[in-house]
Amino acid sequence: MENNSEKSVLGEEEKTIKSSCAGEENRAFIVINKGEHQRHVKEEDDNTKPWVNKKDISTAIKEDHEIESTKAKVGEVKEENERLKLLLCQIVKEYQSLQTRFHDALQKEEANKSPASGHEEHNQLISLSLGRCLSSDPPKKEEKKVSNKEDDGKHNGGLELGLECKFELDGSTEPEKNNNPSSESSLGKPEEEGPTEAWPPSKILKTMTSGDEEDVSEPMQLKKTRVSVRTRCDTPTMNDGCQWRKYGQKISKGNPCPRAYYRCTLSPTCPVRKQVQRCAEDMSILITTYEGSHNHPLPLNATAMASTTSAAASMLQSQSSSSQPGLGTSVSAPAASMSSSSANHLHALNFNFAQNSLPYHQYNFPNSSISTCNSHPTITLDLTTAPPNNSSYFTRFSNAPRYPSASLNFSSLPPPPSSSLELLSNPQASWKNTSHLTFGAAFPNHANSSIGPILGYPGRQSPYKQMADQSLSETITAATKAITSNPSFCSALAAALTSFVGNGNEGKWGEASLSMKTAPQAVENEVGYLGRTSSMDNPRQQQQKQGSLLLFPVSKTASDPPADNNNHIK
DNA sequence: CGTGTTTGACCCGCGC
DNA sequence: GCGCGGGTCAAACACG
Repeated sequence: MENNSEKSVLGEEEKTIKSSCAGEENRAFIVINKGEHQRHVKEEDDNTKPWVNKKDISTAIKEDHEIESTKAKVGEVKEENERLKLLLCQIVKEYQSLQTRFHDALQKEEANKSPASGHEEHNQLISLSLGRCLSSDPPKKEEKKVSNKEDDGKHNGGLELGLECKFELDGSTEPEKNNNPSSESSLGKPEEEGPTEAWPPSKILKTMTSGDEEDVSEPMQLKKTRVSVRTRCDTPTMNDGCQWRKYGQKISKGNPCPRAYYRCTLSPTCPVRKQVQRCAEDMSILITTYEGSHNHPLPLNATAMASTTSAAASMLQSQSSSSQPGLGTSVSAPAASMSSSSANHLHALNFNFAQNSLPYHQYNFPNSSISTCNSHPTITLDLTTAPPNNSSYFTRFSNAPRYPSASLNFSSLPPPPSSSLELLSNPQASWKNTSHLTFGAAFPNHANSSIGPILGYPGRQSPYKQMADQSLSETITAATKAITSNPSFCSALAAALTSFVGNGNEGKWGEASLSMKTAPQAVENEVGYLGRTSSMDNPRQQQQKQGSLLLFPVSKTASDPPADNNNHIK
């Protein structure tokens, strides 16, 4: 009987373990105890009467021996249970380890394929930033591509998925661009990395005159990425250099402050929108959400924000493409705080993509975040608080084990004579010649500069300058190691590039000089944006170290260009 | 009069 | 199918 009972107990234990995952080992243990308890009860029932009636001591002793032996067996069963638990844990660990290795192998495979494709890969990245669709694949196809990116390999690289746009990085005279102003590279807006834009309302799209406008055949595609910027600003809107026309206002749920809807009026067909809303918790915080990509040249003072949002969005896009949405992908962007008066001055924005050697990267994003939970993947750049530690500008991503980690550093840097928008990427051993990659937005932001009034605030030294300077040295140091093959960076770079280069053929932005060594072969592309404004008075800025990427787009005038008379899309 | 803003109505997607 | 909420339209209005 005992043997049978034990067998049944063990069988039950085995069954339980088999049917359960880690964490349920205790269940088997409980079953064993239960079985033992029942067995003892049965034994008592069988032996109690004779033991009480005859009062046979020897029998009692015998029972004691049996109890002892039973206890010993119980102990053995317990030990066996423990062994099985350990075995189960080991199996689970091995499984997880194998799973991790599998994912790493896939990632490495992709990484190896990327450089192999060379320039082709570059084009893909660039095309991502464009967000234009020359070949209209059905939306479902695209989604499928994305989901199967790892399996499909480079040919259907995920980078190509959302973009559908062909853009030659070195093709400054690209026919499409020449023929189609609207095909100009998207400027700094989030959607570039996304699939064809679903942003323009169908009505607007229908009214678009040029046939080569954005492909409207894919309205069901993934919704555009949004870039939300939180700044402390006393004015109704944050002056980002663009010309906006308010077209609506709504009271949104959960926030007593109305949300204002603006449309870019620099171009009649510009699909860019922005939403402005005060933070419910802190009325001094202005939340500006950008959506869409500019299809026209941007004024100088608008490029910073545009490029920032573009890079951030590209980052987000690459993030989302490399990790499953909804996993809580987060990106942090420690930002230097901005006073209410300086909040409107985007002196400089740093994107620091720091490669992390750790297999798993955890990013601390106290100030910014990426949200993919809703239909609109949104990256939030918080420019309202100072970074907790200047030395920790390179933070880590969480849930981003596959790609080199990156951190977005959006800080207010007021380096005179011109601020710069820097895109700094990770150290990569093969990128030997590039010491510094800088996107100079050429902000003439000295006090009383001509840009100041445009921005709505007199330019003045940021109270965080010292802090920014300190971080700047670190940033530059990191930038020295900076260039990387990180797809995230490439996307961000592409986005920023297109924001500067895309409209160069218009001849409105003056000359430009882009010296770029983006590959181990030190490929150099020359595109020029050399300004005529005071911000470019310092020629030394154009003579940065070799390997620097300098883009100094300069508007004809230091002021915001007047809005086009045909602003109204109507 | 031209331009930009306001605001109610409308459309559309989404969740139940 | 219905209600809700976000987003947009467009007529009316304000302003220089």
